[in-house]
Amino acid sequence: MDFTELERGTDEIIPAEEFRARLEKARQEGRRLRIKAGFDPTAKDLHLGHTLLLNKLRAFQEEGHEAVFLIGDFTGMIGDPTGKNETRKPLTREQVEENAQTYKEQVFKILDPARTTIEFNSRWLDKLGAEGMIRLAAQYTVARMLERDDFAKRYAGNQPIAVHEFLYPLLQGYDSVALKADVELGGTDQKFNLLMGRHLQAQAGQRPQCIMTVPILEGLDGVQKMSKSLGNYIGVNDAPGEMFGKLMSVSDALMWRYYELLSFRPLAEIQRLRISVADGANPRDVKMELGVELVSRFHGGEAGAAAKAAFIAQFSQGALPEDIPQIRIAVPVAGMPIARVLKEAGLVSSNAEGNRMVDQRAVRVDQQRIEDRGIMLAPGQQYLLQVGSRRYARAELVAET
RNA sequence: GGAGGGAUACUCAAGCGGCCAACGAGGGCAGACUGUAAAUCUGCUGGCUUACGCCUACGGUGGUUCGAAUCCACCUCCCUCCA
Repeated sequence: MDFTELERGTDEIIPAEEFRARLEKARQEGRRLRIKAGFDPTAKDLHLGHTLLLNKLRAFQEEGHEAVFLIGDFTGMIGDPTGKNETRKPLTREQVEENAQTYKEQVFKILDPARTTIEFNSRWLDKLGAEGMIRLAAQYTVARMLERDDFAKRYAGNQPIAVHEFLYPLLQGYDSVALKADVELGGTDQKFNLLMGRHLQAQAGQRPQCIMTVPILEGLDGVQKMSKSLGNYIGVNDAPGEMFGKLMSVSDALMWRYYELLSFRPLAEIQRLRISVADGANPRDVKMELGVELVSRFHGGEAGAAAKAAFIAQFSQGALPEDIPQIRIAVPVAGMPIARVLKEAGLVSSNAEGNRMVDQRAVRVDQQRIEDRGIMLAPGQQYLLQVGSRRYARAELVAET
């Protein structure tokens, strides 16, 4: 049996031999394995970082297995404070439902609905109760809990660790027991929790799941993990032009990382691209290829090529973008200062910022650079507004009544 | 429960009675150069005002003072040591 597709791009498989043996056996017996992956119901919009895991789940589905898409609604409603400094707001039942709905819409861009089971961990955790919780907590020690990397760091660095944070790994592990999972997928940062599942399953007399970790995808900055809150993400719902543009803005080094982890191209082909760049090909063109592939994946066949054409037209040839937002602004008959117009148009967040942009020679009206913040725009006309090279709007100024 | 230390803008971090909308670094934004790359250089980085100026901001609430991020009291939260 060939494992290359299933194992491609993974960080670790524990234990590797057992993983293979288990898959082999399932195939011989014609049995589906349950492949579990958990998701936090707080994040509404999926980004490319999430797709690493989803692609992997999809690969298991292709092999005939069952993907269990687990939504951690119970933990979400309590509010997991893990993640250093910010305490998350607890979610209501309604919000969780709503987020789950959004998840479904996006997730099936990748997963096969026919082989996906959606679960909520409140189904069993609600019933656990205080007694069950205590019994669960008895199955692990504080010392071992402190082995977890982020706990260890925070403990050593005098950062607070709330007691309930110790419960999260236990609850996640218990999910595996409740689901009788055969394999659990997660990011490398989840390793501790995934191993907890093995431990608790063994305690419960189950065969421990195999675990597979995928790398954490770096965001656009190339340093921190991709996340919506850091603003360094590419969302699966990003518009084609936006998605393409974001990909073009990543550094050359990061481009190769994205090729490795996000592209479906054979590794040999990626290697050939590397060689061509080393031989003098412009990395920009290679980056465009990646943009075409990913935009097409999420927006359909022609979208990638179209995004590329639009990008070249706008940024290489200086054409105006096609989808400039059109707005109407009511202004006094005497006119409105430029900064205020930019603010009303949503191109800057305050008048002060608008003035700063003018001072920095970043503002253009009808393609003419504005140098003077005292400029007034009169009503009765349409203006093409531009801030920097990316923010555009067409504003129709109408006289206030 | 006791003793001590701490909370400053997106982050880290100075300031320790007026010169503080608050040094510096990182990040971010913009300009030059480019390939919306990297590196580099420059500027900006609370809001309202054409402007003079005004308002809000240094964990919270009160107070002292002509004047407080800076002093005092109480409160909240965090850390360390002891129990």
